[in-house]
Amino acid sequence: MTTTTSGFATIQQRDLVNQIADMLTEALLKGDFAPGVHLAEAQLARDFGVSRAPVREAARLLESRGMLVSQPRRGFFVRTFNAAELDDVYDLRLCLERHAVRLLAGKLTAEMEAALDAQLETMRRVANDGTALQQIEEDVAFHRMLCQFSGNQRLVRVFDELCHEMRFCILLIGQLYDDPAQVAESHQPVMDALRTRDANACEAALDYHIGIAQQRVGEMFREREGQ
Amino acid sequence: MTTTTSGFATIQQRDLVNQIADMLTEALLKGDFAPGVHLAEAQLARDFGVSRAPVREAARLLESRGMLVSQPRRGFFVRTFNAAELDDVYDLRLCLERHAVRLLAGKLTAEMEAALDAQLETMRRVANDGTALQQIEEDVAFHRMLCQFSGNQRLVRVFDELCHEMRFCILLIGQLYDDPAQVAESHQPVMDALRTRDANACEAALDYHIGIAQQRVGEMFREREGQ
DNA sequence: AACTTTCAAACTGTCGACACTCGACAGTCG
DNA sequence: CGACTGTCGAGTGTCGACAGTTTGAAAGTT
Repeated sequence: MTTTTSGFATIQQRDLVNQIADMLTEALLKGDFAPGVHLAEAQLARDFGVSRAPVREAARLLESRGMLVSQPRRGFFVRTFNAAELDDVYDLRLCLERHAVRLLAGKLTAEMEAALDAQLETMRRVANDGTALQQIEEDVAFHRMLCQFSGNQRLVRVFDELCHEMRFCILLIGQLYDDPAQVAESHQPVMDALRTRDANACEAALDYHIGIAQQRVGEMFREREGQ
Repeated sequence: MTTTTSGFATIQQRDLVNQIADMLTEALLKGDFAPGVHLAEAQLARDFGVSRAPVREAARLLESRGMLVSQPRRGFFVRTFNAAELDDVYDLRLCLERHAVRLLAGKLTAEMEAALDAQLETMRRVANDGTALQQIEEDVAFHRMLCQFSGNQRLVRVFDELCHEMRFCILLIGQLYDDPAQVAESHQPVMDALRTRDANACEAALDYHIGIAQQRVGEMFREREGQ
């Protein structure tokens, strides 16, 4: 790595791979690469000013996150989604979060409640003065908390993997939240259900909440696919 | 293995990475490496007679499967399990398979039924004249079919990831099936429930089946941990 | 004897190079 | 005119090497 004379950049002597992975992720989410397009290692290496080794590792990382796919001897390609795959992702997400809220309903503490309330507040705030990306991130953060508080760390890991795909897919579509405030508010019923500690009520509220989201994203995707 | 129109098996220039990954996996499952032990890239490369690059990639692959963990600048280590993590894995597995059988209950075809029955038969056969490893593989194959037939491909992928960990963990413990025939038979109630097409009955049968397995593996693990 | 310092071996992260493979394109033969 | 073959460029798979870091033990100090 060419050390820039401005002492700032040297902090990240740490890990080129993660930096590259982050940059690639950002580029993918920004839509710089069309779905299905081939990513040449040497070209990316030149662009980033590094050798192919770290680029290759970063690409494998994104592959494991489902944002790239690879073919032997042909290299990496930007992941393409079809409507069926998107449905699968949402279906699985529902499966996970249902399980999470059922577990959580039986063990919700005051601290967890406060943290979730605070997150809702944050969502309301960025609904007004945040970017679309921020809104999505805070939305995801709320759902991630549900998983986290369920106590099953393995479940959180799968949720994170799924989120990478959802984010990718959502931003691929373009605008999602035409009324961010309404989206933020739609989480309140889930929170209310949690407070009752009734697992069935929680699951029902979540079903409704995620069902709506899936329907909207699905519609937009199918529209886009039809073109 | 795929076949071409001419009937020949496609010679896939099996790249080194997969071969190494397979060998490493086998070694790990055989218990050649103690949990927590450090795997030096150069040493493995010498053992396999290759350079470090493919070893590194294979190790990253196993890391994504949860069999190794890596620390920056320190390399790869054999994954260690504790009882809590094992519980998480089984809990998540239950979550996935419940969802799968619920979906499957509504769409079970004659072909699927036949395939599942055949798999049960295979399990009974290897219960008599198979190795412990075969018994585990056929057991896993039955549960994998449930996921496959649910129609959610993404769910299958997560199930596969979990299986790598379960297999690893189970073989880490040592003997699991002291009565293989009984284990094979314990799948029958799930199959019977499926035939009724009643989602609740399916879920209940599965809960019972997996609950028993989790309890047994958990007990053995805790015993071993206590040492 | 316990504790710190020094130092060398081992190891990882990264690099540039080379061989082999794949796909495209043009040329050849029926 | 169409199908097959040979060639060429682009790109991946793999390798050996170097630099900086970590580790563990020897050496030195109180």
